[in-house]
Amino acid sequence: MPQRNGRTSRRDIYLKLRQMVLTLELAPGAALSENELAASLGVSRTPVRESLILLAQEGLVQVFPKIGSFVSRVDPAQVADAQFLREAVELASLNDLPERLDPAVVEELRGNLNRQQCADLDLEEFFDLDEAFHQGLMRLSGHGNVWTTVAAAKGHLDRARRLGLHENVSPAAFAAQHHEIFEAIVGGNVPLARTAMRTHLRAVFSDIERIRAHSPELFATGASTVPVRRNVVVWE
Amino acid sequence: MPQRNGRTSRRDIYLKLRQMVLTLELAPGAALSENELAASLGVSRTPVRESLILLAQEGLVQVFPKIGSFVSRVDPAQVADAQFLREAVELASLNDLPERLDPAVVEELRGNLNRQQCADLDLEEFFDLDEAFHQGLMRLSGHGNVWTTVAAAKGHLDRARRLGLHENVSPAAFAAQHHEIFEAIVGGNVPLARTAMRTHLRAVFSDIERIRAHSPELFATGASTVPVRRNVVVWE
DNA sequence: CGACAGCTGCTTGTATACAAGTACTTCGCG
DNA sequence: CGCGAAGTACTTGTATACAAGCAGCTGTCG
Repeated sequence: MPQRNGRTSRRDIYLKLRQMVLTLELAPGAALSENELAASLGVSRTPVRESLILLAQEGLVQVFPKIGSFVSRVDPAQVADAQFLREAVELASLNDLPERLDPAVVEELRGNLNRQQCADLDLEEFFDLDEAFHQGLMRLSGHGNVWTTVAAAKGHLDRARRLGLHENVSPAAFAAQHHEIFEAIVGGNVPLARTAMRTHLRAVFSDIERIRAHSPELFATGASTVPVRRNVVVWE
Repeated sequence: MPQRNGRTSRRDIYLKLRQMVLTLELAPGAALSENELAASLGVSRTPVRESLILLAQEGLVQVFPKIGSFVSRVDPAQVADAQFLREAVELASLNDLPERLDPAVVEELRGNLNRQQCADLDLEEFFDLDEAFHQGLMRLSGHGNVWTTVAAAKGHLDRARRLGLHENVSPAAFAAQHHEIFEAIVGGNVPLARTAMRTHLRAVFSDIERIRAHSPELFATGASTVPVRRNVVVWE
């Protein structure tokens, strides 16, 4: 429900920064600076600062007063929380599927699945399709708006997934699982859809420990991670 | 995970305003003004404004640029969304109960239930106990932090519940249901716990339509609710 | 050489000034 | 009297100035 927004630069900046964090373009642990961002974006500190506050509430950014702002390291605990949340919600939504599915959404999902099978698929495109697919499933059961909450809470999970897929895995396997879930749903076989969904979501989740072993610096440690201010490099 | 905050006035104001909205001390539809709030709180617009932005992201406040800020009317759709979310999460957490429950949490919950049975119980106290009880159940299954996400998303549901209990219902019935759920869990009877939990959550949810018929002005209508700027009363 | 004080340059938090837009009021005109 | 347009008083969005604090460097002194 976009509150009749004339575009404000805050919203633009918030979305841009959020995208950059989720796509790892801004690496976990990277130092942010309200002044730097403001200068590079050509605006004042105010909208940048307000965007960072929003990202901090989502857990994607950590702000330490008088010290600095940093992209959150991927927190395995938060990844597990998001995994639990999305599994609970997506499985429960399968129980609320109506007798007759909305044909428009079904058609949209079919088109989505077709595009997923394209061979030459950018990784970002695949993530967008994946996101749209799962949200579409929620809409089938009338809970499309709940996906917003889930999406907001799964930032750490998404970043972990990207770390995983950046390694070597092909999206093809996931696309096949999507297809299996979809066919079970349109076939009215809810129990099969449930098991397929659970398998799919847990497959996504299973790689994280391997990734963590490979790139530990991107993950939060148990100790209170005290950030280090980067050395200043003066260039002139 | 409080990021080692020296108390900032923003956090204080955010928590205060949030509490006032959730307890209906600030009624749904009420007009807020950054300037008024700043003056009455003895600070500048900045921390007030940043608090309102956070509340707007939670859906508790709506900000219309160049027009005004308003406490969100209770949106039945968002109430239903929150109901679905919490039911999915709380039922799923019952499946993850460990063999041996954490004795400390069990003891805490027992004390909580005892206090719920006190006859002279302020309504706000009951809500606090209710909140702590449900969060405690989530902690039993190791998903205590997920409750944070659920709590953030159920602002509209909470306000609807308060509207309901402000009418005439006694908390005693809910306390009894809490007890039933708890006993089923410590008894290891997960299926019974599930049905008790489901019954409980839906009982909470069932009164909303009655309340809406009684106080429609507190609820959002389907149409895009265009807020009306209140008349200015100058007094001097 | 080592340690400590102060300086420097950055950080975020808060206050304030200005810009742009809306809606109501009111005044002037037909 | 009816009605429109300028005026006014408020709103939020953005830019800027100042306050307070942390970290590291550096110079000085023991």
